Amino acid sequence: MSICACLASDELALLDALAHPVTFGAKETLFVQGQPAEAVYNLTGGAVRLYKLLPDGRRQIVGFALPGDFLGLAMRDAFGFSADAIETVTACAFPRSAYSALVDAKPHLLRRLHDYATHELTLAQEQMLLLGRRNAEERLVCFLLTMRERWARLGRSTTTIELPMSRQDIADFLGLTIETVSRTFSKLARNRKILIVPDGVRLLDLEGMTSLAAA
Amino acid sequence: MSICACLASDELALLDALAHPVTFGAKETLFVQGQPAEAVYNLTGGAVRLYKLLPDGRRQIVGFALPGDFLGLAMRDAFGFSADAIETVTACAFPRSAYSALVDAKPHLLRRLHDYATHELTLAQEQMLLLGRRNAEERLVCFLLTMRERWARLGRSTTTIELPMSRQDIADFLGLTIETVSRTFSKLARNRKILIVPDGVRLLDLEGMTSLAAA
DNA sequence: CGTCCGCATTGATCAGGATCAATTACAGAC
DNA sequence: GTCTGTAATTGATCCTGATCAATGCGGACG
Repeated sequence: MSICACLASDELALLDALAHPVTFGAKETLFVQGQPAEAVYNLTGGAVRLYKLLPDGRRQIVGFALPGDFLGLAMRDAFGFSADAIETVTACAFPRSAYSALVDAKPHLLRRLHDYATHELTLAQEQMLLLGRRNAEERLVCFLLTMRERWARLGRSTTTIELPMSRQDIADFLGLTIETVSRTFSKLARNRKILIVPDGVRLLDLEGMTSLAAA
Repeated sequence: MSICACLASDELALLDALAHPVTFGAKETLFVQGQPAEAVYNLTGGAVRLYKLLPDGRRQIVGFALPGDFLGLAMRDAFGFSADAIETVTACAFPRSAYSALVDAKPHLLRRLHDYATHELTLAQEQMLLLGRRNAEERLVCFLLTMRERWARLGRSTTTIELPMSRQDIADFLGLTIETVSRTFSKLARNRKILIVPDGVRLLDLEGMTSLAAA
């Protein structure tokens, strides 16, 4: 789903001219909800959490961005959510105005972007199903299988799943508490579905996990 | 946010040539999840529920479509969710192929569509926050205020909110059970926040509702 | 090497919403 | 008018996941 994959080389050069590489350290903020969006980003390395906050501090993570992901769709003038780096992050930043002009000038880039947006929308609807109707175990299993899928696309291992985010992040993504997430991890490990390893899990029973997720 | 509002009259004529009006009776199916999408729809009358099902029958409604809404974004080849008419529905149907060709030919229509898609994505993320982190009362109040907003855009009353969908539909949208929805309605009515009327509610304390939703 | 600190795990108890069950309201059929 | 079926409300009880609390673990640093 990389945005740039559809461009001819001359257009890529154009894009290159607009882009400037940026780096963020762990826990650094890329942007905050409501802030006018001066730039959009294409992530090249590291992981980012995207989240919304309630006034009383409750947090819902609406997604994790991995290398290749595009940040800045869901905003017209201001960002609809906050984003910060989970680990050291590298990205290409595009000034909003130049980006906007380029999109207007290159319909097939826009088409690509639109396909990306509808893909994101489909994921969001899948997440609504998860948050509204699945129990804790199903949520965690779905999450692990989704991460597996995403890492696989990036050419990473399909058996050992990297989890750069904290338990709290996972909880805030799945609409649970950190304790429930931890207990559910332990339960999956006890049932020989997964093996918990530093910064990730190893999937021991993909079969069983898949049927848990489907149910 | 109507898709067609950006078109010049000659383009509208083109669109008209593609469109054919369709009607669905209450509970009739517009399309089902996974079915290849032969047509996209622009709703002109009535309300539609959009939902995903789990194999065991659990249902999550991912949105309600009202007049002016566009159906068929979140699919490349197949629909990502099912849709059926809540009440008698009228719509313009566009064959998928013709629609696709027109979009390719008219970049500013595509631009419009993309803006619509990002708007939908923003709503979906707001709904994730609701499903993941809000309690039953907050969910219902948010829902009522959102419906108020949407009806207002369509020029309807801002004090008496029409609710064409059933309690079960509301429950499946808010990730609750019908009993909890019913109890929460009763509680809001008891506290003089709303008055329950046939096919809707009257908002008695917009102030109070707004602060409940913000919390 | 020990202390500290943030994160994760585990246990005990609680509560919000689910589930089970009964009743009510109401629209349509006749 | 009564009958019937569906949707909604209300009550009683249960259970999943939240909350409160304690402990464990590992890396950074003096």
